[in-house]
Amino acid sequence: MMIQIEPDTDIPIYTQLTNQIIEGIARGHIKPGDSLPSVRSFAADLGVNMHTVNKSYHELEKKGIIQIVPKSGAVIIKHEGIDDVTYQKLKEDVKPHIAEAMVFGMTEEDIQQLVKSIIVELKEKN
Amino acid sequence: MMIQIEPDTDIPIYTQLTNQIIEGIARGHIKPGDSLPSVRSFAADLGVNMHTVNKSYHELEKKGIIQIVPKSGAVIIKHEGIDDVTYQKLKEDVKPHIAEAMVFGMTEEDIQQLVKSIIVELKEKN
DNA sequence: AATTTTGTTCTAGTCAATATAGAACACATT
DNA sequence: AATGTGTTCTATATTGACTAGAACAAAATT
Repeated sequence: MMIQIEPDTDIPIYTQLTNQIIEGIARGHIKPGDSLPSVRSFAADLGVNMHTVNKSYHELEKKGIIQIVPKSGAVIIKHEGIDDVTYQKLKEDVKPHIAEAMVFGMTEEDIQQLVKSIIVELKEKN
Repeated sequence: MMIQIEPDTDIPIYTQLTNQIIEGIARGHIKPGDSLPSVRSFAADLGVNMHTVNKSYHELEKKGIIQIVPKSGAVIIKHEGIDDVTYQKLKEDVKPHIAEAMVFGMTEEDIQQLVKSIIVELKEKN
């Protein structure tokens, strides 16, 4: 797990961590069934507070991406398909960015290619 | 301009306002050259503070979407194409959501169609 | 069996962000 | 002249973010 935390961003540390763990799963670096490091060891590695990592784990659990087993660890959940609630939330999150792209004159094809480039980037093996 | 502010969300009011103005432009309800209401009158309409609207306007100006002319008003800028900096920032903003979609088992086609449905929704005339 | 590690929970503190409020200013518009 | 405009300033209350230390019970390890 190569995690890069940038302390001087307006993005909270726990959000950065959450996003990079999600990316790690999407990239295939972490697979369903795998366990995340303990909050203490991970916090020590990253040079952040234990509670910050804990908050990230609970955010991932709330999203339904990991399952926290008390006194044991955080395990990546395997997903067959996306449920409707998650889908709608995802849609609401993406919508503002699509709208902004359209304001800047991007066409449907432009936006679709932007999305494709992101997917390709995430599918790359590194 | 039909603006719906939800005070009991974790999304800041000024962000809600910013996003809905952007959506309004994407939908064609507001066009380049049009002026936004004054911060005072808009604040009164929405039932929020003047400074909150002011913050939203400055966020839109920072994004390069409007131009604030002191003592005059806020005018929607016309965009021919998107510049590289904005494009990259947009890409970084969208990436986490795409990654999350992939974690939930959505395929490239699934994601492409999600994007298409958002675009269609924004292009609808209402 | 004893020790270590685990996630959890609690209090505590600092700093920044959010939102509201009121006032005053200089400049345009009416 | 009066009004409306964006700007700027101080002020306050609330919440979020982050760090810190301590303690607990249960699991894993030795």
